[in-house]
Amino acid sequence: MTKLERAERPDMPTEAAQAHRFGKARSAQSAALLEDYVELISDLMASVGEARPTDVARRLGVSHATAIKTISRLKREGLATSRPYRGVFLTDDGEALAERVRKRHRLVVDLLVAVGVPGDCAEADAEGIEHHVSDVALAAFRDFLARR
Amino acid sequence: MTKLERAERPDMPTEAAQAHRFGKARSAQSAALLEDYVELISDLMASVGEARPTDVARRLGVSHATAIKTISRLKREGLATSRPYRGVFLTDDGEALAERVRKRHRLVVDLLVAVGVPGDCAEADAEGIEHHVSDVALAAFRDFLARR
DNA sequence: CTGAAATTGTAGCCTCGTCTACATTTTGGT
DNA sequence: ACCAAAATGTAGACGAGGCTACAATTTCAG
Repeated sequence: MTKLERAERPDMPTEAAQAHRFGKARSAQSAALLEDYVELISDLMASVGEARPTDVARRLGVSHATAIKTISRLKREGLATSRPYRGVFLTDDGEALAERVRKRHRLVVDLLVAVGVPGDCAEADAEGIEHHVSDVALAAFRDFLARR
Repeated sequence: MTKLERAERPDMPTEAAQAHRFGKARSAQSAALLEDYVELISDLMASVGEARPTDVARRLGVSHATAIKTISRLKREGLATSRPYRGVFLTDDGEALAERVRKRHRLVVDLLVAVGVPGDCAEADAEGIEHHVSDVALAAFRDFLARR
């Protein structure tokens, strides 16, 4: 059973293809956290004029220590800046990412609603789904929504 | 700015609601890995008659050491069994989970295709998306597909 | 039946994301 | 102006998930 496996079930993807997919899903996941932070910070800036670590933490449902640590990572990756005891600010890169993420989120929610998912459920599911929707799929979503 | 924040932007969810959503997305993520393993093991059993750690590792694109460690977790959680140098087997619980996951995967792919996402892209994106689709959304997908 | 190759298992290390506990700084009410 | 409360920051722990390197077992070709 060394080389003939696939013959028995041609509907199973090749090893390489499957490994690649799982790999992509894994890296999407690692980007997901940063995307969530950036989007939230951007929203807070727009709605209350500032983004404080404590607010971010509360919104995300984590301890403030966790939020501060992740914000450090944001800074390390050039998405945000902050000085001790002052709020957090997004860099241009961070703001651009936030905008992309926000648009994608909207689109995902709209699509879910369009296929019949109740609004609040769509909103909740989108939170997890959005990080795994490729640009190609997003374009398809856009077309689909336009066609209705 | 202690209590009036929401007044300025009523379209932002409440702190509690948002925290809850993020929390759900986080736990979905922690379940995702086990789901992937269980589904893959089940597929391998069906297609080649056995699931060996090395095959699992190659399919997932991780080292065999990583696969073995995660398989231990599967055992710890009552989803699989294995004895040294023998393959991995799913418990009834594991098999049931695999079945649910497989069905959900199909449904997600079908829906993506139905809204116009190209087949291979749908397959790839589904790998990440499926873990975040709630039962309510799944039911909506089913209805939507039936209505065509 | 025997030894090399493949598979399986173990050990140790790293990073990330989370927490609690404690220290420091700012803010605000009196 | 001061002190308590709130916010912020730091330290240390833990589990998950990943890796490489090495050890042990099984398989198989000759």
